[in-house]
Amino acid sequence: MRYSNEHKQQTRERLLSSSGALAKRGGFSSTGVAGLMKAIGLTGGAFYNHFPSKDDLFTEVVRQELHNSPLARLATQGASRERLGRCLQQYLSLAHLHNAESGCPLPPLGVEIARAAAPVREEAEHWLVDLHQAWSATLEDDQLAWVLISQCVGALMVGRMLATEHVQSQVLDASRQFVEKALHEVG
Amino acid sequence: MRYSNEHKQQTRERLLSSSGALAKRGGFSSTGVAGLMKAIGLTGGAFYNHFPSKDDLFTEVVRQELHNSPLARLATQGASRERLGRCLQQYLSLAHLHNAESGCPLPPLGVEIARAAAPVREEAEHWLVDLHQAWSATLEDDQLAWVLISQCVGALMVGRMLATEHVQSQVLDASRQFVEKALHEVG
DNA sequence: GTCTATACGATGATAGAC
DNA sequence: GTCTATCATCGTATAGAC
Repeated sequence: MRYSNEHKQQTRERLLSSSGALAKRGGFSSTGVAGLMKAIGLTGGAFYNHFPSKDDLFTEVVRQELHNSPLARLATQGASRERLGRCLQQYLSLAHLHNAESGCPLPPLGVEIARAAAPVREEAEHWLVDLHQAWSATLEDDQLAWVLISQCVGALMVGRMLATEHVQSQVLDASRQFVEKALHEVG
Repeated sequence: MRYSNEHKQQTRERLLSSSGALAKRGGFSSTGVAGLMKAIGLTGGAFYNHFPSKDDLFTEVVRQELHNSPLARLATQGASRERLGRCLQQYLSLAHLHNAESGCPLPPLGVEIARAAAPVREEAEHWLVDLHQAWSATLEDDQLAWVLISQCVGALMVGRMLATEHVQSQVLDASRQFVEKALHEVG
């Protein structure tokens, strides 16, 4: 074979990573297969050597984005309350708001996940339940864990809909202070 | 003229309302002009008698959806804390989660608003700032108002990404109880 | 494995008949 | 104002050369 299996695997990984970033920035359905391939220096025709369809790519993109999410890393390690707090302060930052392509997949891909077929939503649910379980253990509060997850996703969504950085900062500041207060109150 | 100006205005309003629902259900960019027109019993060619482009329709859809939002009605009338509470309990219901086409435009259209041109985001910002101001007045707490807005949008987004109603209920219940508690604590 | 070429449908938008 | 017909472009996906 002119190309090693290792090369194919690397191409697949580059495609997944690049497509995740492009999807988070401009939307998955809005980005054509040709554009996704061009972003890693290939042409559209080569795509189908790696995925049977664009929908399959979306499934894998969601899987990989969730797996690589900074929030998920908090879940696997039993994180301390302080570690969780530092992570959420970063999450609720202007830097994160302005860089969707390298940030959490939930706000930019959430709607497309919501409208996707059952397997994608099952993947998302499993990941969210794991995350919730980990945060619940840290916070010793089942409900607060869901509230914080919703708060983070919502604040980023609302912030990104706004036109001026001034108001974006208001939203993020309010969320950040609320999260910090909530983390110190319980337990 | 074979058609009255009143008829044209009615057609425009039907198109706006119908397109809003379709966009909230399946996404605006995913729904073609032909589909939007067919939903009100017309063909695609007639669209451009009402809007110069599909992008212009999106701008007007966002405007109308925000204007007609139940949340907005709370803003205009200086609402009591009890009224705000009842509204948010409805907002955070399974009925709302399962009926995006008749619900709040922020969760289903938020990402497309975030990626839209400045005029659309300015419209959204203006509306959100008004909403925030009204809730701040009711709650006597600027930051809590942003926290509650983010909480509602985030909980619905997260809930809609989930696969099973069981977990969806968990998320909504947690948010609902948090909101109720927050409304009674302050002031 | 990647390329070019291509099939085929859907898209946003326009032109002209009614 | 709405229709049908049409254009140009883009979408996903496939076929065959290299």
